[in-house]
Amino acid sequence: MIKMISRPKGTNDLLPEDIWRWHKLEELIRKECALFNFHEIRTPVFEETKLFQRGIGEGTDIVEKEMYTFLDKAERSLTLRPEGTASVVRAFIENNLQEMGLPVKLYYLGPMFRYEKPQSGRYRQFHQFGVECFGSPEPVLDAEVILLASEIYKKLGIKNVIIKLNSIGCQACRPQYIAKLKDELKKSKDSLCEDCVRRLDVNPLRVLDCKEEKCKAITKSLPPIYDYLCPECKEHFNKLKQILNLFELSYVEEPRLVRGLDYYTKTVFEFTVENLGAQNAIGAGGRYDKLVEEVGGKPTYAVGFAMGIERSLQVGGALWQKEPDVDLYIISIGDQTKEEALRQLRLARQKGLKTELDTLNRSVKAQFKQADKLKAKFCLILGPDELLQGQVKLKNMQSGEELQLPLGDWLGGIIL
RNA sequence: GUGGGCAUAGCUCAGUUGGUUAGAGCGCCAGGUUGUGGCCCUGGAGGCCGUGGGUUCAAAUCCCACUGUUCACCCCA
Repeated sequence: MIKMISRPKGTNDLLPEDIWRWHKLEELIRKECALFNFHEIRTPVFEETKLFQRGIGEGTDIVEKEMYTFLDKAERSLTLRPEGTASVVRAFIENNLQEMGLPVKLYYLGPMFRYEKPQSGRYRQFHQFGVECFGSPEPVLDAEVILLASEIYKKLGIKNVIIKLNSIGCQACRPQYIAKLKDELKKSKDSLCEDCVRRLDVNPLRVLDCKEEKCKAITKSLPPIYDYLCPECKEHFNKLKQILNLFELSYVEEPRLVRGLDYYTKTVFEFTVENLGAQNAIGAGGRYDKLVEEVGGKPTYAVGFAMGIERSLQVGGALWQKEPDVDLYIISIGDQTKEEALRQLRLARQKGLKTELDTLNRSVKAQFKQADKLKAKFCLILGPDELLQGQVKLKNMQSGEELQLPLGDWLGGIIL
């Protein structure tokens, strides 16, 4: 016996018993995107490593320790995409998509890869749905992204989604806040947790959302970033809130919400649920007005969002009902009915009925059992005696009712 | 990367102070009904007890390592 090879750590096989949930979710996403006039884009699952280094930021955890990077045969450094935005931005620039006419509204759906230690709701290959809008500085576009996401969560049946909202300013105002933050935090450096001391240098904003009580106590007294926003950022944030109110979306302002990726400017937001353990964010996004430039394009306003498929399915998919596998199961009794069974099988499928029959030469009883297991709504029964008279039986599996009908005219008995 | 839990049939899990042939429920297959599902009854298949070492007369059981998995931290969707 050859040694069994199992799937790589942190990956999953999506089996038939679950995949229908994915199909349902994907269908729902595509419909909603069409309603909002977003267009699908598919980019490669791997890119030049530089793209992510530049796009996501050298200092981020993703780039520093979570990328699947490899050399191809020509010694090019390539990386399996750890997120979608950088690739879409690259494609936007490379294909001159601004020629579609601004704003350009795109969405993507597919696997992402991060070398992390797996845990609940976190895998090395996971899936994201995301949208990216290019070309408008207006908060109405931020609002549209948030609205699209909320609509999808609602239609997935996910209850109690909390929208957390913040603005982290722009290049004009954020540095001043960070400077202030550093100053204040340094004063009480000794009381901060180990991680926060490190954050002080790497990304001071993150100290704000530390879960340690002692750090919370310190940051509690610090001024919120809102006080430091420039007039433009302030106005943007206030307008966005007005529009969300108009859409009747309830959100929670989170002055401490910051995001891990370097590219965000102004708006940041996060969708969370409670019953998901530590990985409670099912989606997140924000505005990134500088990223297109940083990746090598013309200055272009942009705002986007990404949703974790696995996590969303974990919360939303549990209550969904599966569609039955087949409408009709054809049961044949005795060898002399097998040929006719095949003819009827073909006919039924041509008429659009999901149809199955026994291919293991099993007993009549076993055939019925199989029909039952597949939740067939009807069974077409071909018995030698009836067949001689040109008749078949049609059994309604739910009521148990059985009709005898002419061989050429049983389809009329099917009511789905 | 750091720390804890777990690993026995396809699935969920029992397995006594270490003691002969390792069990149950569910699922799967067949029969009870020479042509009728769900309920019930009977039978059957299916295990190198995660892998490798060690302790012992004897290991699923004790010890170590590795791998996998799971939960949390870091971080993130």
